[in-house]
Amino acid sequence: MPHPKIQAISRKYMQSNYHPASIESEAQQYWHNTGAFTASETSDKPKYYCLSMFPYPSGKLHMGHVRNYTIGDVLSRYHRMKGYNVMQPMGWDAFGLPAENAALANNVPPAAWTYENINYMRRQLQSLGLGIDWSREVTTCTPEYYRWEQWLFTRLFEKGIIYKKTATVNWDPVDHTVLANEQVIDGRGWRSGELVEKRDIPMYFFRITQYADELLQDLNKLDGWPEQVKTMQANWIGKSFGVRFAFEIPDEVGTSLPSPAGGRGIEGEGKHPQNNLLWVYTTRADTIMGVTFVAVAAEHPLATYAAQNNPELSVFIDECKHGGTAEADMSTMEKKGMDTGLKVTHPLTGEQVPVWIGNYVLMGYGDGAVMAVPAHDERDFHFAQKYDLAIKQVISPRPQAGEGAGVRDVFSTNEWQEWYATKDGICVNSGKYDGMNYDQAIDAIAADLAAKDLGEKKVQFRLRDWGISRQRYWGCPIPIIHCKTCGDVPVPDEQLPVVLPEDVVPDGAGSPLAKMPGFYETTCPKCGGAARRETDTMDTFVESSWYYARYTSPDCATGLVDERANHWLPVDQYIGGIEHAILHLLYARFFQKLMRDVGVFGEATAEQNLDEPFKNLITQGMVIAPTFYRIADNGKKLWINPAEVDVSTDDKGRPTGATLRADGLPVTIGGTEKMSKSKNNGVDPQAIIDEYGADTARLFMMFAAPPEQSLEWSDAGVEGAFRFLKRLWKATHDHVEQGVMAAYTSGELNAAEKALRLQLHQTIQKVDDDIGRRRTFNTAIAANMELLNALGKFNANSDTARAVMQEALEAIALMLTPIVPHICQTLWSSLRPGSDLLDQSFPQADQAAMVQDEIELVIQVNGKLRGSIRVAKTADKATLEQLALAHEAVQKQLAGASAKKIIVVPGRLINIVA
RNA sequence: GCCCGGGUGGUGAAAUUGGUAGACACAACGGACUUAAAAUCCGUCGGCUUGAAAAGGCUGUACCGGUUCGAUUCCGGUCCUGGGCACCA
Repeated sequence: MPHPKIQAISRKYMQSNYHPASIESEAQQYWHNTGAFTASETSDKPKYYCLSMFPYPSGKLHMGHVRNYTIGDVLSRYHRMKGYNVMQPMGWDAFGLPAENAALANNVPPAAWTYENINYMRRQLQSLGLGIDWSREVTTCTPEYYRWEQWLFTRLFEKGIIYKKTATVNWDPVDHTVLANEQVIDGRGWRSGELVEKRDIPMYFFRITQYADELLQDLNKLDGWPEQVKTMQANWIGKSFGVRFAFEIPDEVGTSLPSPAGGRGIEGEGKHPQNNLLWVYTTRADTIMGVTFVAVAAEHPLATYAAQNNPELSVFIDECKHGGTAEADMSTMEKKGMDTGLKVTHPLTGEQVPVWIGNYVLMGYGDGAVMAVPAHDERDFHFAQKYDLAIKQVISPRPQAGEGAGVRDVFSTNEWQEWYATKDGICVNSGKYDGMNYDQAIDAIAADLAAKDLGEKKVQFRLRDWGISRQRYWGCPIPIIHCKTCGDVPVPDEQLPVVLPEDVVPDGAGSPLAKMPGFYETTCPKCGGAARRETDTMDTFVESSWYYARYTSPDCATGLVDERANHWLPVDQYIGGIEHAILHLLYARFFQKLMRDVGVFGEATAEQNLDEPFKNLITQGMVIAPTFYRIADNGKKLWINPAEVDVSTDDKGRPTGATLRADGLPVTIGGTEKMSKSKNNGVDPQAIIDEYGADTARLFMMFAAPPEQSLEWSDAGVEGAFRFLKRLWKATHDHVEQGVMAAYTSGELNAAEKALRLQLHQTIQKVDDDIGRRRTFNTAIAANMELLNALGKFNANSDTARAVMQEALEAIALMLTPIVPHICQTLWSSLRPGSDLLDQSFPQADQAAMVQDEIELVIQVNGKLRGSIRVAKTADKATLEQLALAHEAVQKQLAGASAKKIIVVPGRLINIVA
């Protein structure tokens, strides 16, 4: 009796036509029944943890998901065939804003909406035929998951990694709610349409800046990450070397300030009362002698002080509070300012410098105040021009040859734009610093400031601490209890998890939890007195910062993870959209270090390297599609889905117009953009799977572009992918119908057979390299197409030829298994009855088949192609030069003259320089 | 505005370390098969140009310039376009 596994899928005869629906459900059923993709920790094979970014359960899969998970599945199945013990999990990033929006629109609890979406999308994922270990499924909105997030929170709170401070949020004055940046449109609330205000509220923060240096340094360990992502992260962290220094505030002002102006001052005992100092940070201390004013944020204590008796200033400060908090808005808005009338003392010159309020200065960054040097900073320059402030040149270009030293007056010409912001100049008009270059000036100035106890060199990061409090319902509750006597008390382990009630329908006005006494009324774990539970939830980025670790121990009830984490971590391959290059990936790297330092992984071995979570990273491009629209009566664009449109083309295939199928009337063709709800240009993957099958969807996605590029959707391209699978099916069917045989291993071959085996084994080598090293699945598929085209021209008219044919068809079935696993499962069991594809290795190229005696070399004259010659592979340089010179085309080009130089590139070309 | 990418035929793309530009597909066009259509198979396919044909020539990888025997690839600049910018995920 054959093995039951094999019996289930073996067919004596192949059907003559390709019917994806039946073979795909059969293959999926088989993988499910045999537990083919359940990962175990006891295998003696090397582990390969392949992770795709988990989806937000928005309702149904979109093409970006299909692309992401197909890439992951190709790599998983390929590594399985290469002898690895593969683990590929899947889960749900289930907390988030869209569930609350759906609740507002449909009056359904976010929990019910989310779980329904998960159930639907899980079935969709399964229909794609992904080799996922579903026993490890993780859903972040379940108490079993977020319990450990709360547990980690309390540990970090006790360590001081989490702390509380105020932060600025977008406040909708009509809906009385905090808005996400996404909900602020042109400075107004998306629902109320009212001007948004900045409001300061208390929030919990992760002290990620404490890890800034390690996060920066460890980028060097990430050899398997794209350079561009590492560069983006390094710039985001933004380590800078500068000088922090202070201007002196007049005593009568300083003593009336509510708090020290600009934060903590310099550590230790100083000569100056901190309230009398206005601190700023600069990377251009070499221009300090050119400071002509100081700009402070609207919320700065000096601004508040100055506004007390100045109504005009109060109005301006209020105005500064309008608008969103997004950095892009801040840096593109019109720079405005107003004089406070106050003056502070320059620490080196003793000059009185005016203090202005600038709407572009943010209280939350650095000290909430900046020095301004209009002569050497573009923003300051425009600001000074606008408000007629002094501009003082203190850097001059290096003297050119033949020019004397000294000030070159470039401000009377347009030349200043060329150089004024560079660091490559000489100090002028700077008293004792005249003649110094950038480094010398910084050293001297920092030393002088330090001597006066008014400044010092300081390393600063652009990276800011991560605020995680959200005034929302559908998120993980922050495990803190506020007690009037004990303060902020973390929820003790035995009271975890703090469960989020799931039957709530938010109404869009503030946090529902804050209106539920049953949730927030509690007692203090320390003193037992009445206390109030925190009603804010955590940023959903927190859940996605550690889920990769939970997959290793999804059912662990005694800790965040157990010893299985040490088996699987780090993730060998991570795959996800380029849009996550900074935030998500930085937070996950941060969490890996936090978990390590809290001791979550116990004793990890050194070679495991648990400092970084993701060894290799692929950032996939977006899926884009054409857009179509009509202008409605109110002037708004009405977007029409591509599926409802017919496009006409000219005789070259260029689109000439489009009509809506429903009414036959024209629609406007828009740009090709990322598939999105707002542009209504999404194509439903389900429709493609239903019509052509999962293999066609997978093949098209992998063929149309390499993973990192954006991918343009094309219905015709999908047809093409389907046609290829039909051709492959027919070729295999035609062969199998004549009877299967043992694949060729040895024996005499004729020229055609030799040529086919040469191409076959070159293809194997290329496909292996394309999938395994280059991750260019498109060229791997193209090579298989070429091979199949060659098989079509190959005459299998002898037993030897049929054995070579068998060898080639088997190899194609194996090479394409990672990409189109369902059809390959059937092809394989037809080619090798009784054998299971799941047990097969990736084919290996036969070096003997690739030996060539003769090769073709290109002949160039002055770098231009003029012909080619076939030569013995062993031909030496002198022979090659002679052959090339004798070539007819070369003789013609030289026209009797002799060659000046001959360049021979072995195995490639001969270039004759005339 | 700042940081990081991208730009190659009618279209998606390929060219892996500076060495034959356009592999493989899609579309289009021509042909075979068919009563016909679909499907399938075969052929042509960057632009300009010489030639009856066979076969050639020039030009061409967003734009301008540079390095090199040779540049889609390296360098400098410009334009256009995509991603991110800390509360979308």
